[in-house]
Amino acid sequence: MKRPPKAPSITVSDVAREAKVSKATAARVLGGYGRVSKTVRMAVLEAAKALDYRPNELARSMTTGRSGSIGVVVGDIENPFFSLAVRGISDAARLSGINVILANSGEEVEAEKNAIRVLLAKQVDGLIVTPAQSGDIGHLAEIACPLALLDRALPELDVDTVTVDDRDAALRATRMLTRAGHRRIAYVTAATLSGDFRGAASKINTSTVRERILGFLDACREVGIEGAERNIHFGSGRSESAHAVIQRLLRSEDRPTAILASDSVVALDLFKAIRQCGLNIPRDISLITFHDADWTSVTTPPITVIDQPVYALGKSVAELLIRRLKGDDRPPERIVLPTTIIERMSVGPSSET
Amino acid sequence: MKRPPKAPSITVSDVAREAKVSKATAARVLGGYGRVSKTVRMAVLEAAKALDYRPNELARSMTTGRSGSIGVVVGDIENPFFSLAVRGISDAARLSGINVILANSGEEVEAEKNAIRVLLAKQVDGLIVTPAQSGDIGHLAEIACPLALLDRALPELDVDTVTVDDRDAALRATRMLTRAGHRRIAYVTAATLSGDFRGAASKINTSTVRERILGFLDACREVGIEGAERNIHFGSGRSESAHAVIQRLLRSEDRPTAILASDSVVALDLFKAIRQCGLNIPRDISLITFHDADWTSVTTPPITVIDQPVYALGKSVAELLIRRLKGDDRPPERIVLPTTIIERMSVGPSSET
DNA sequence: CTTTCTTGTGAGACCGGTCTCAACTACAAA
DNA sequence: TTTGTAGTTGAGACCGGTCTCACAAGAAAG
Repeated sequence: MKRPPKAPSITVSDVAREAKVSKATAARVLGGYGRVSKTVRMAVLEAAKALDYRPNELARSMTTGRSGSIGVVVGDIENPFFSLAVRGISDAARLSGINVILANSGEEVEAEKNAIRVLLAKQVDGLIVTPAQSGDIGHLAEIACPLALLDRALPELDVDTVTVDDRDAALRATRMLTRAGHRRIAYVTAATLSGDFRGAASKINTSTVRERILGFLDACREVGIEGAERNIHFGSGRSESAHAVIQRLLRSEDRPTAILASDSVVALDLFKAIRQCGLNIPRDISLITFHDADWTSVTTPPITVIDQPVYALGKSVAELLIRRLKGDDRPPERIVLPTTIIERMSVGPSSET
Repeated sequence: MKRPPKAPSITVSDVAREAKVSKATAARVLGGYGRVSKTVRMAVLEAAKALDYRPNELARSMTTGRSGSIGVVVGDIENPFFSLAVRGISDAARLSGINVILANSGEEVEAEKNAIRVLLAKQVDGLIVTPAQSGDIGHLAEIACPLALLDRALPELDVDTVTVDDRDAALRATRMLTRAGHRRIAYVTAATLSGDFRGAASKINTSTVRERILGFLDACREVGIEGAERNIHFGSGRSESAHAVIQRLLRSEDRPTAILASDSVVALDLFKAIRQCGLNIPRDISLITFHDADWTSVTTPPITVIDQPVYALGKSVAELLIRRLKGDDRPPERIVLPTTIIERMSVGPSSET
């Protein structure tokens, strides 16, 4: 099949000629706008069918200004958290006849900027973004079309946002650990930090990360744990260095007796590493993770998780964004969805000597 | 509908005016084609920067005919198999500066048809599809743009296709089970059948499903198992009925002593169901599944899997398709990637009385 | 029997790019 | 001086739709 020999697609003009009406009239029927008499409508429809006319959505978008699609930029589609959220988004979008252009940022700001530029050039009507980093949000602030944030809020950015009660979730989960007697508790996240941490949680702009850390620290403080800040470990994403970080953590002198993981991918890495080190959950170490990934219920022991309404998260942002596309002028909403903790078997009493 | 706060975007004409050159010249610089003198180029570029010009990709596609994006239709993004394959596709696409519009078919032909229609209307340059069903392929055959098939071949459709050695993989996996002494072996797949099965494997058009069944039957035949066809169970996808099917299978009088699962989602369902029934893997029942999903290595016991090169699968189709977009005229290729079996602990001797 | 309104239709501009073609400028070769 | 030729530039058509506007014909109103 030679692509070069242009596939001369059928246009409104062709249909118009076939139906012996003007281009304008044919367009009215085909585009479903304006008024047309029944007889003419039938004629045009028939001609269209005979010619196998297919509208060119691009040309349509060209004049109307709206493309009928929204762009979604997530960190990593492979992460079950995101694929589920994306399904929520697509389902909501499909209901409104809108389609979704997906882009991966790999959690890198540069890739994110680029993805946004491309999507904008493609004239998406709106954008749903899971900001990779917090410091660098200029590119988000200057976006001209409706924007909605998924899972991660940005205080400086007053746009529709759907997140979960991260602080509270982290608080409750950590409490569950302190109540079991744990004092050396680590929080392990894939997020990376632009600058230095030094316990200045307020400096972290990405809400999800900040709120969870605050919740974690709250719980630690409640029971008088000193310097809990030092037990927060960043950068445990998909990389070799991350693996090393985890190994070091587990083999260290004062290895934690309990770990709270920021997502199921990190948790799986931890789970494997813990085994590799010959440690036992929950005897030697307790584990709780964010996101009720499917594997967490089939391990031995099954993992206690913070269950986030991920599908709803996606569905909600999409609905918010679409409502705005339809002309809703309400001030931006910030929806915070509740989480529940599913207790399984991965939390035990502290093994501390 | 108020779109009013019109965002009067900057066009080539605006830039041209600002730079005091003709629209054509400005377009040449901005579009990167034709010849322009250094001085004029600089002037235009400067004007563009000053005005913050952003090209309208839609308008560009309009005239060039190519949109710079490809459409991908998969069964279910949530299935880790697909999300990984999609990442392979996006990575390959990004390298060529092409972007990906993703659509979910939910494994339903109607949704698939619809998705294809929409993508085509959006003028995608090419299409990658994982055909949901086998019988109904008219809509695929009449696609005018380059098409490539992922994971599932269609014999009647002579287009670029990348699959794995399904028959061989199923054969080897089943053999592993027969060698362990199993005779009552079930093959459980999420695929649904249009008509009746009755053992006429040749009637199944979807290559993946057919080849696997053939391999399965081959292995059964080798050791003289009669009527193995009756142990093939379709329709175990995401649904309540699927759950029922599995339960019935496990509780039946002559429940199988070994199961081969067609994908990790089915396998996870099976794993849970097996536990629920109080059965033990591998003592009471052995399990092998296609796809080395991440959870399969952390269960107790870890699951023996057929490891498919999923990422490569996605990357390869994308490369094939992109090559064709660039004008390659070679006859369609059918690439078959090899699989390996990762032996873990889920296969034991037959528990048959 | 006009006057006004309604309805259906066609002509043609327009969206924001690309691209063809002709014209103009130098400068070199004849 | 004339003719080529290559390099630059501008004018305007074009892609395939939408949409504004003018106009004709019949219906309703005066």
